[in-house]
Amino acid sequence: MEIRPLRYFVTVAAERSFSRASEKLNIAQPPLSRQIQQLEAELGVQLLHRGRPLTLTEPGRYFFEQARQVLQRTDAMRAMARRIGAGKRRQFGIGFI
Amino acid sequence: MEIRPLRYFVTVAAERSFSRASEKLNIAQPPLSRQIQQLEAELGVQLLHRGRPLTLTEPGRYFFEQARQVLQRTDAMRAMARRIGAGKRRQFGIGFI
DNA sequence: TAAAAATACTCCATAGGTATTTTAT
DNA sequence: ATAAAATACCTATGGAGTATTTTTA
Repeated sequence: MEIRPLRYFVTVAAERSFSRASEKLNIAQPPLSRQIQQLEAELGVQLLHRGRPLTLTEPGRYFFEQARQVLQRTDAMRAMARRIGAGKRRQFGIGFI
Repeated sequence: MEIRPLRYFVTVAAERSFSRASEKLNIAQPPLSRQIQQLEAELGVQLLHRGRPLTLTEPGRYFFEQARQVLQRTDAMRAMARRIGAGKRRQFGIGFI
């Protein structure tokens, strides 16, 4: 399980649409569909009900929340590592947990 | 930034050796070295001092702790999603945060 | 029937392997 | 001098694109 598919899933879930999500993510719709399918296959769990409107399954709702938090955390840790690396480590904790 | 390079870095940091880490990760040493180099390049930060013994830089120490937590979280969310998907959602919270 | 998602391919980027060189103790 | 990491080069897996076909409301 990688971060890219998590970002893809979160975008699809938030947009409630593969095509709109693919535009936001700057990729085509078919590869996006496949990435979500692969994620579901890897988890052995269906994350989305493919009806209209597109809705989240129960594991999908859980996974959505968790994935969002993981994305926030990885963004924050990247920023923080850069900050420390740049020697600007005095403003420790400001804006972070 | 993907999860695989995080797992690689955490293993190198824990083993304090690229070669030992490569064995644990079941990949060859050169690709492992390159993945870490790429991660450092992406972050714009050096994570390891290449001397002997291999040690962590200051951003490396921070990144190590954060990466471990992200790996734990992603492992937990995968397991939990499967559990919910399998309908075993009654033991909610047991063994998790 | 008209949109949105899923297939069926093709292509390319990059993760990984092997052989070798460089570095650091 | 020697063990470990880095570099050079090659291969192959899988992520992404286009064209098209299925869905489903």
